[in-house]
Amino acid sequence: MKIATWNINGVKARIDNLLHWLRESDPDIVCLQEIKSVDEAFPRLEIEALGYHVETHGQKGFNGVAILSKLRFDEVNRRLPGDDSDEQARFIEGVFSTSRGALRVVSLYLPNGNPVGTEKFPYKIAWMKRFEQWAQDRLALEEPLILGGDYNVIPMPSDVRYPDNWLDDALFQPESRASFRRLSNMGFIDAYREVDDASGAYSFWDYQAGAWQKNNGIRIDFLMMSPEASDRLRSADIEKHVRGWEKPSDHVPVVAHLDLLPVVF
DNA sequence: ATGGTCGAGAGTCGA
Repeated sequence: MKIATWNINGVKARIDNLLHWLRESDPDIVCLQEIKSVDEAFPRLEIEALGYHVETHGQKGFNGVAILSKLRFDEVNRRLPGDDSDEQARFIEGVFSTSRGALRVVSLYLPNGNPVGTEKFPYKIAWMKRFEQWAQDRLALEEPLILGGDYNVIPMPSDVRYPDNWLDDALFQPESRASFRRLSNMGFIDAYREVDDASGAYSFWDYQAGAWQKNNGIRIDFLMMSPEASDRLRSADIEKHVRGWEKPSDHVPVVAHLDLLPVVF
């Protein structure tokens, strides 16, 4: 089974790109972030025509997440628990049936948090704390669980080309990094780092100032796997070539192969 | 030093 996460930066602007990538890469399950669309406007018909089920959690203008899956959804949950006043669409969970039982997959879009010193940064840190609590609870189920998303965190200096440029950025603050580290320490494995030392591997290059051409990148998109999922991890890749396509997203897909077979009804 | 590029969607806001 192949699973992917990709911040597509606007599903309507990226639909041709997305369809081309789905045909080329042929993932079974895809976590999308920054769909920037309400659910009713999501271009589901074209995606369904390629054999995917589609579940979305969108909002007007920005944010928004989705899961595409060749497997039928047994269950879908929207919104990260822990704050009913949080209206931002950043979290969707799907449950699927596989040869090894249930597989849970989350598509998450963690708050950016910039600029530090505004209310945006404490919102990011509070969201991360909620996410840690939720992840800890889910871990107790001892099921294969994959948390795919744009974490908006640079975990280590080896995940950024020019660390000194990010010292004042929310993505590289000690508090952001510490929360990500706690997620790792509770048992979630970064699939890409598990199969590659990941040093100098990036998943995002800014549109501005020729960042792509200069390989001025950061690695902030992750497939984090519970022990029961990482036990089945066969390979992981960053599909970097997609950044060189016409009209690209500023992020590229991160993918992994698991020794799990879908149960098709 | 400043702004540099995008997407969404109708004026800026978010990244």
